[in-house]
Amino acid sequence: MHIFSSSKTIIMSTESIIRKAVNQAAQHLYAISIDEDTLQVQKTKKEFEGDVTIVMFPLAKQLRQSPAALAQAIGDYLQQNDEMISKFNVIQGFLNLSIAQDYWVETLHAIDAQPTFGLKLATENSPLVMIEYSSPNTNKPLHLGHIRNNLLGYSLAEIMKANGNRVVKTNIVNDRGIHICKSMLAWQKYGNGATPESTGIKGDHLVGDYYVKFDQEYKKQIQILIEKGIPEDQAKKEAPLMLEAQEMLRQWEANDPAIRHLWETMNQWVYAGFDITYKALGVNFDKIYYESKTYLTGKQQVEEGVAKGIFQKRPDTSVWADLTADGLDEKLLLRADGTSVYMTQDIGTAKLRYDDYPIDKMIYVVGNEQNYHFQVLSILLDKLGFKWGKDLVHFSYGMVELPEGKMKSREGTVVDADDLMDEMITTARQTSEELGKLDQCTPEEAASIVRKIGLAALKYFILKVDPRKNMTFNPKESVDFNGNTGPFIQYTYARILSVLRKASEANIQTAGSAPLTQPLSEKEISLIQLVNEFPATVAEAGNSYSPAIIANYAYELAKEYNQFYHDYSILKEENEALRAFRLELSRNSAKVLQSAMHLLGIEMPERM
RNA sequence: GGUCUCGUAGCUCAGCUGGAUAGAGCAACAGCCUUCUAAGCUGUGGGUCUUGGGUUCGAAUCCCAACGAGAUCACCA
Repeated sequence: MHIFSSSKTIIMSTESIIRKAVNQAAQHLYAISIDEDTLQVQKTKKEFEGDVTIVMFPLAKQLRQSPAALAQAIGDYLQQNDEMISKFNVIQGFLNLSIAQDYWVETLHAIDAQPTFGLKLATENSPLVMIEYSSPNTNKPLHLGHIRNNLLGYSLAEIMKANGNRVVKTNIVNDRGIHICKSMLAWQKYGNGATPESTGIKGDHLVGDYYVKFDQEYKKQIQILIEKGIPEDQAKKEAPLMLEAQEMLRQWEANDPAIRHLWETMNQWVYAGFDITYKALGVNFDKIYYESKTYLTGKQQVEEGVAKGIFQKRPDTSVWADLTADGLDEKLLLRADGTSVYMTQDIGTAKLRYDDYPIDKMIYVVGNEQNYHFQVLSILLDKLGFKWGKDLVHFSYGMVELPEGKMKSREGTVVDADDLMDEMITTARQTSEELGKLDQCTPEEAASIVRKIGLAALKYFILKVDPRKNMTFNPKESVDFNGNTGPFIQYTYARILSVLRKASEANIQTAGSAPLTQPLSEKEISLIQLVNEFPATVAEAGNSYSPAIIANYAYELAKEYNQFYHDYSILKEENEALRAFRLELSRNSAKVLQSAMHLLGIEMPERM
């Protein structure tokens, strides 16, 4: 139909087209124009006939007419004057409009013509968004909490890209401090020269083992001191291991060659381990910063702040920021001995990043236990003159809890990232074998499929919940491949590809076929509608920083497709035009499913 | 105690810029494979949306209060 065939109209969302039409009707009938807020356009609920619903109550108020009468009048007008509206019905104050089938078919053609449908590509002039995520400590391996962080950060980066931003993914590695010295000291004392090579243990796990060892031995020493009658607080400070660790930190700061060498060696082990974990998870970074290289810059920034009168130096030479005017407390920035704190380092990192990139927006993916920290950081960066400081985004996500409660590394209730991924993949393999899905595959194909499925189950499980909320992860029950899960969506995709493969093998044409002569089913129309909602969904996910919106959309789409697939045959349809239409619909459903899952960092297998 | 989150089915979660009879999945039960992949589809049961007020034509959604859960208020990172 010509009225929607111009590319401009097609790109316009259905909602805005309807808005325009209703506004025109109102102008014609009542000589008024309706503002955005008054005109409520929404998807018609499943149990009513129609595609789009206009809520008449607000309008009725403004025009002092009954909602039903208004709806009837506007409905009549649209049906007569707008080719797009084929039917309407009025129920109470709701005007339900049915949109002509041709509009949906044209919409599908337009979608089909866009390989990157729903994704806004960035240009050289697009805003530059930097996303910091992961941010590990180099004294222990990554765990379930890090997995949520990494998945959210990576997905968020993809979503920002899809909304037309240039994105730099960055990682700030916390590679210095007393906690690192603890691992180093324990390794020195109890390690007997063990290396990842000599033990066959992954580097980050090896170092983590010595961090645990430190804690065990330290506790023993405290116990001994307490038995000697020393109060617990004092015992914690005076235990020989703690004193040695502190001495080691001093030597590190004084650039002691032997300590520095040990530090570098052990950090390299950890990085090699992290690399494996990151690769397995499918996340990566464009630029990595190390706190050992940023904290000195932070000190400089703070000193400059003192010189400018932004910060205050106290008689004991410690430096403070007075935030009482902002409704917060005073915040320490440098200790009296001149050493830096967490905040100092973040300021230094910010400075280095600003030097490296012309950042327009900075997003920190960090857990919600640090809300206060980022509130303060935002104010401090603003005071120091960083233009994005005031508007920095703290993407604050909730904790991952186990059914027994919080994870505690000291109590051994931490779910290790590597172990968890392995388990998911193993389970995926078992399930696939039980279902006989791998019978036709080479071992390499099987390994690839099983890896994609296992990771999808994990990633989707974590990403489908609202990032802000705390979530519960049950290691046993969360490994599910049915229902609202990643593998369900993958399966739908693999199914579609299978149909498309068969179509192509049979040389079935999907292009240039005759126009449809019969009415489409509700299922087919609603599937087009859902596919058509993808761009709006991507935009919404970008605005609200929420991968969960994408995940839930993908699930809805997969479910809708499966219903269609179940009710209608595609390849066996004898009407050529209808068959071509269904293939086109299938192809675009697959395309959008793939794009959506890509935004979540989930790979799709071509068969499973 | 101050500040900030959160409270929806037995469990895990959607819905929240106010709209029609509050939705999924899991678990339970009952159906559907000689037909394009049954990791699928269909159906049944399951709810005082924590409680009490307020705003309104209309509240799970907005406001206030109470109760409950969590986070934070470090010269730890």
